[in-house]
Amino acid sequence: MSHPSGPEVRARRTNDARVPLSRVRIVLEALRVVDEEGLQALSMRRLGSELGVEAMSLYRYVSGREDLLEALVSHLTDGLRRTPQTPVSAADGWQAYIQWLAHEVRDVAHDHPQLFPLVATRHPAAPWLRPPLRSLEVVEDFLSVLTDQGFGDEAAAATYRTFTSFLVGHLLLEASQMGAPMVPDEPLDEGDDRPTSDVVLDDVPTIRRLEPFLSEDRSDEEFEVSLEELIDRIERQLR
Amino acid sequence: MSHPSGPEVRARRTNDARVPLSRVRIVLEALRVVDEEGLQALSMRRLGSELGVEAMSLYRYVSGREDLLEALVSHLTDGLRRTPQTPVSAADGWQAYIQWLAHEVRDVAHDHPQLFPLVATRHPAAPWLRPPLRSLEVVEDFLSVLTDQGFGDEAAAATYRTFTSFLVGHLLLEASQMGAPMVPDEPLDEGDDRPTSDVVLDDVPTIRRLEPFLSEDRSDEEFEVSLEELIDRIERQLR
DNA sequence: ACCTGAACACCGTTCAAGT
DNA sequence: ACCTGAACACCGTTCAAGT
Repeated sequence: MSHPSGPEVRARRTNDARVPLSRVRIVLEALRVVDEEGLQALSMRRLGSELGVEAMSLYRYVSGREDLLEALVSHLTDGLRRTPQTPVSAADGWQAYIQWLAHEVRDVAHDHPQLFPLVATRHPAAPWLRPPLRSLEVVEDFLSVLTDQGFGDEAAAATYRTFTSFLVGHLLLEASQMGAPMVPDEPLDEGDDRPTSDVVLDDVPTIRRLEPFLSEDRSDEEFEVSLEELIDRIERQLR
Repeated sequence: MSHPSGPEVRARRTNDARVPLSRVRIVLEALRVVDEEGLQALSMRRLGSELGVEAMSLYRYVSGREDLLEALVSHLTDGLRRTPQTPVSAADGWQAYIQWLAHEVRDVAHDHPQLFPLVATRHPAAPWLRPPLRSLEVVEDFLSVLTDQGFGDEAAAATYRTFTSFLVGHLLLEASQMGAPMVPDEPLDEGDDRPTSDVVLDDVPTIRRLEPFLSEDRSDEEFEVSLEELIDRIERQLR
C-alpha cells in the first residue's frame, strides 16, 4: 500500500493533499452536485466536504456562494460558444442559424434544468439587454448574423427580442417541469400523493374526462411548431 | 393610557395578546414580506417576529415553510376564481375567454413576480397536468368553455397545452425580469455595476451599436402580439 | 388552547492562526 | 501559499414546558 490508512470512518472524502483545489475543480464538482441533487443541495459546507476540504477553503477561489453560481452560469454559456461558430453555411440564411441556436440553448436547459433559470438573469455588463441570454458573445453572434444577412439595426434588435422571449420563456417552462423546483423550497421527492387541498378531482369532471389527453407530454412538438411559427412571423415582418 | 408600557426597546412588534394568530393572518403577512423583499427574506423566524410572535408559534397553523408557500400560491389562484366566472358572454366565443384569462393571470404575475414561479409547479392532485396552472378550478373552466364552444376533447386538451405553454412561459420570463431572482441567491440591489467578467462591451460592437434599440422594454407589445398569433394558430388548427 | 425556551442540526462568512 | 478552528449571526423544526 502506498499511503498510510487513516481512521476507518472519515468525513466524506479527504483531500490527502492530492490535486490542489482550483476554481475549475470547484465549478465542476458544484455542477455535479446541482445536477444530481438540485440547487438547494449546494451549500458551501457540503461542497467543501465533497472536495475533501473545509468550506472556508473555497473562499480562496470563489468570493462567496453568489460568485460560485455566477461561475456555473458562465461555464454553461461558454460551452455554447465552444461549438462551431458558423455551424451553418451563410447560404442557409438566418433561419438556419436561429434553428441551430434554439436547439443548442435547449440542450443546455435540458442538461441542467436546475441551473437554467440563472441564464435568464440580467448580465452584469449589460443589464439593459432584455431578455438576457447571459452570454454577450452569443448575443453578438446573433445580432451580427442578422445584420450580415441584411436586417436593419432596428429589425435585428426586434428579432432578438422576439426570439429570446420565445426561447427563454419556453425553456424556463420546460426546466420548471423537469423537476426543477424553480424555487429552492419544493421537496424533490414527495412520494406522498394524497391530495392536500379540499378540492379533489371529483369537482372537475372535464379535467377528469380529458386526463388521457392532458397527461401526454408534447413539449418537443410544441417547441418545434412554435419555433417554426416564430420564424414565419419574423419573415412576415421583414416585408 | 390604557395599557402598561413595556420596556423602551422591543424586538420588532409584540402580539400584546391582541388579534390571535390565524392561517390567513400568517398568509397575508407572508405575502407582504415576499412582495416587498423577495422570497429569500421570508423565514419562519422573520415572519414570526413580524407578527409579534416566536417562529415556533407558526407551526400551529402551518405545517412548515413548504406548507406556507403552498398556502400563498392557493391564495393567489383563488383570487383568479373570485373574479366573475363568466366574464365574457358566450357569444364572444372562446377567443374572448382566452384573452380575458391570459390578462387575468398576467396581472397576478405582475403583482407577485416573486411568487409566480410557484404557479408553474405541478398540482399535488393532478401532477400529470402539464403545464400546470396551479388551480384546478381555472383549468376546469378553461376546458369546459372550450368544449361548450364545440371543441372536441382532444382539440380542447391540445389547446390547453398550447395556451398554457405560451402563457406560463411568457409570464415566467416577465417575472424573472421584474427583479425576481427566480432563484433565491441573487442580491436584490447590486448598486455596484463594475463588469465582473473579462468580457466587456468593447468586444461586442454590434450589441454596443444596437443598445438604444435593445434596451427598449417591449414586453407588453410582445405579449399582445404573441397572444393574437396564438389564437390565430388555434383557429387554423380547428379547420 | 395557545405560545415559548431550549435544543438540534444545519447555513454563509470572517479572520486570526496553523503548516 | 494554502488550508483550518473558532466564532458570529443566521436558518427550519421538535418537543417538553409554561400560561
